[in-house]
Amino acid sequence: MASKYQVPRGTFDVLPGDAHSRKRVEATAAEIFSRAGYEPIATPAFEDTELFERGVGRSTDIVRKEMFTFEDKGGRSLTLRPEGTAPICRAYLEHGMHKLAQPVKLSYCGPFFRHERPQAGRYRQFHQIGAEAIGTDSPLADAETIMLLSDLLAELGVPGVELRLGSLGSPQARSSYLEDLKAHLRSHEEELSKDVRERIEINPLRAFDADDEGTQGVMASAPTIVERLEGEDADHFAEVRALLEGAGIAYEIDPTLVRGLDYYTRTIFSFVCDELGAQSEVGGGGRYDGLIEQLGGPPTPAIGWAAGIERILLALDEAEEAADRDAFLAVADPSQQRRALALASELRRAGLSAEVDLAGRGLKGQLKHADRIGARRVLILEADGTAQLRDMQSGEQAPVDPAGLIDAIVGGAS
RNA sequence: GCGGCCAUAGUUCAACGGUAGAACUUCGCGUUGUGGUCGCGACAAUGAGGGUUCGAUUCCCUCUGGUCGCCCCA
Repeated sequence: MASKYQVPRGTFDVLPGDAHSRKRVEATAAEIFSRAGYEPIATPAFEDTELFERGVGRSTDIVRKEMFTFEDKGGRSLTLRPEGTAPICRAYLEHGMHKLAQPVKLSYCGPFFRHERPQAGRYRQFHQIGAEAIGTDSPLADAETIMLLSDLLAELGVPGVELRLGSLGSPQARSSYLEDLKAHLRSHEEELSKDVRERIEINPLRAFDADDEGTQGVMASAPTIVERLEGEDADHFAEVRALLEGAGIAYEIDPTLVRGLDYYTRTIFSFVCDELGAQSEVGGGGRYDGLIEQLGGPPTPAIGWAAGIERILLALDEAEEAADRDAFLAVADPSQQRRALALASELRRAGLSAEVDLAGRGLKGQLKHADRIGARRVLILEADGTAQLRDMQSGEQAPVDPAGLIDAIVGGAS
C-alpha cells in the first residue's frame, strides 16, 4: 500500500544506495578545496528576501518567479536561498572579512531552492558545491577557481565535460553591447525565426543558439561581446585565457554564454556535459566585481562558481556498490544473541565492521543475510559457548577458541 | 510559467472494455543448526477524485506526481 504522503514536488529522498556516491562527490570537493586553501563556510538556508532581490537582481528569472518566499511571525520577508554567492557576500561584510588577508577564499556545499518546473537535473531543492575568491581582481584568481572546478570534475571522472568561456566586460560595456545587438537583430527582423524575434528585448543573446538558417545568417554578421572588449577588460580576459592555456585547460570561447544573474562582470564560464539532457550545465560561475558594493560594502572584486551535485551524479551514473563487512556474528541458538551483540560491539571498537542479526532469522537465514551484505567471515556462536569461524569465500569453517575470538577475526582481517 | 508523453506489487514490465499476470527483491521450505546455484511456496499493486458503460487497468475530464522539450540555471 503506497503511502498517501510523498516527497514535495521537485524534491527527493537520498536513499542509502545513493548516499555513497553523493558522499564521494562531497569528499572529493572538500579535499580539493582543502589543498587549495578554500576554507569551508556555511550560511543559513534562508535569508532576508531583500538580499537576493538586491544581490541577484530584481529583473532576473530567479527573483521574479523562482523564489520560495515566506513571512515569519514577525512579519519579515524571508527567502529560501536560491543561490550561494549573495549570502556569502553578506557574511563577508557582516563579519568584516575585508579586514582579513585578501583574497578570502571560501568553499561551501549545501541545499538550495528554486521554484521551477522539475525535469532531469532540475529540482526544487538541489545541492551545490561552490567556491569563491573574494577581494582580488587578478586574472590569477579567475584561472585558479576555474582550474579547481576542472580538477574536481576530472577527479570525479565526469565524462564528456567541456569548458565554455566568455567575458561580459564591465556592466556599462555589457549594456551598450546588448543595445547594439538588439539594434542588429531589429534591423534584420524579417529574417529571424518567430522565436528569436519575440525574445529580442528579453534575451537577445539567445539568438546565437538558434538552429534555423535565417537567424544563423543574421548572427554570422552580429557583433559579439568578446570581440568588443576594450582596455582593462580585454587585457584581463586575455590574461585569463593565457593562464588557462598555460595550465593545459582546454576551453572554447562562447559569445552566447549568458548568466541569468545580474551580478556577473568580466569572466564567465560554464562546464557543460554532453551526457546530460536539456540541463547540460554541470557547473559554472564568473566574476562579480560589483556585488559586494551593491550590497552596501566597499568596492570588492570577486569570482566564484557553483556546481550541481545532482547533475554530477546524473552524469556519472554510478552503479551503487555493495559495502563489505568484515564479519557477521551468527547465533546457532537464541541464547547466544547477547554474546553476539557484545562481540560485535567489541569488533567495532577495534575498527572492524560487524553486524548481527536483528530480525530473529534462523541460522540458514542468517548465513544468507551474511552473504547478502558481503560479510567476509561469519562467526557462528554455539549454544555451548564454543564458536566456529566460517570463511564465506572458501566455505572453510573451523572451531575457534572462544577466548581468542576477537584476535582470530582481527588477525584474519589484516 | 508553456507544450508533448506517462502513471499497475518494494522494483522492472504484462493484461481485445469482461477472473489483474510475470520477473527481480523480501520471507519461508527443500528433513534432523550452515550462504551463493537450483526447485517449491508465501507476502504484495491498478496514484486520487469524478464521468461514460451491464461491466473500466483499458475510454473521457479534473487533480497529484513523473518524464522530455521550451524557458532558465547548478
